[in-house]
Amino acid sequence: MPSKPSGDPSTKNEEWLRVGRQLSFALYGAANRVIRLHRPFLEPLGLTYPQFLVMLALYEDAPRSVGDLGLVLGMDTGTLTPLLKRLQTAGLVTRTRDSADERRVLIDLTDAGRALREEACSVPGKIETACRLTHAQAAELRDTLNGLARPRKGEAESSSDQQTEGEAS
Amino acid sequence: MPSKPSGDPSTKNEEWLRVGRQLSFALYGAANRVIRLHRPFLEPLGLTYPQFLVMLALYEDAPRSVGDLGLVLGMDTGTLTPLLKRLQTAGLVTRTRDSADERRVLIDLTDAGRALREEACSVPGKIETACRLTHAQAAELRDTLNGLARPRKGEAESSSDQQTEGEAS
DNA sequence: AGCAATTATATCGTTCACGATATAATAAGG
DNA sequence: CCTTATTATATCGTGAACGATATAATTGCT
Repeated sequence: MPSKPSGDPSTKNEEWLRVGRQLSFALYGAANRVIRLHRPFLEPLGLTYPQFLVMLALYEDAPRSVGDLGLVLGMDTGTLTPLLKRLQTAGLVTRTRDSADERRVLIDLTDAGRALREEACSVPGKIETACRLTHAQAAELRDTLNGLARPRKGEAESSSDQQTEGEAS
Repeated sequence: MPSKPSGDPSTKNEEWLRVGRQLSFALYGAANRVIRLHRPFLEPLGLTYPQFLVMLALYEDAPRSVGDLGLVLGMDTGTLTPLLKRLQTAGLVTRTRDSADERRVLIDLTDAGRALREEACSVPGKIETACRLTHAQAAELRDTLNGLARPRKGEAESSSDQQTEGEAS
């Protein structure tokens, strides 16, 4: 690995400091582009990308609590609560208090939400095609990304022990 | 590659439809986590991650136009103009019309902006450490991501021919 | 039983991603 | 020279990421 200057970009080997050479920036850009790829497919469904993720999570298992959705999708309640309210306003989900524990809000699908299932579930295939990676390449990249920037063991985990945010192979 | 159902998630092999199995979601999650990793380092500098990217781009080459920054960073003017105004308000950059072509706004660094250079440029090294990848792994992943979800040849390119948004090895 | 600690969600404020649209300046063509 | 086309940036509105903070409900301990 090229020698890395300690905070002095004017020395040799500062190439790695260029914006375009950074993994973080590559991630940032790729994420924006991939989300953008979804728009033409999601717009007819009246969904944004994060809303689409919520719907997919509910198609897997509904009802589920706000907290559970947060764990599965890696979103905090500041993001989720307004998002779920918009989905509720759109008539795609219901939000009700769990009678077993009234701190929890349960999110379930409506008939209109279920009606989107087939079309919503056809989107990932279209995106994979648009990404122009082989399935093996996509799977490998996905697994690398899912492991990236995770808290260390012993640090507070953001994922429960069920198959959650970013599944390994 | 496993057979892919055409829009029917209830068939076999729907595993790939789970949110956690999707490359898009892995990208989305990884990008958010990596940006979050930057915060402790950027907050003392009074910068957000997109602002940090702009500063890095200016350390490479300043002054540059809003459009040029947009190309280099993959941001559109709806994102850049308010961001640059905030950096100007913070006293880190100047925004002036190019006398050669008054449609263009030139962005340059102030003394205060230049004063952040060393500290700002030390951040990527810290992030790479926090990502716990070897340099080779990071470089390979970066190059894969930089190539992801790009327009095809012949489609409108979002990058100019200079080394721009997402550099290859 | 009562109180403190913990948990779950909600709200607030700020930043930004982006499509649509508007304005201003320059380039091109007749 | 004048008009049209193109380019560069700005504004607007909406959705969302997230840290800080608040409220309500449950759990645990004495």
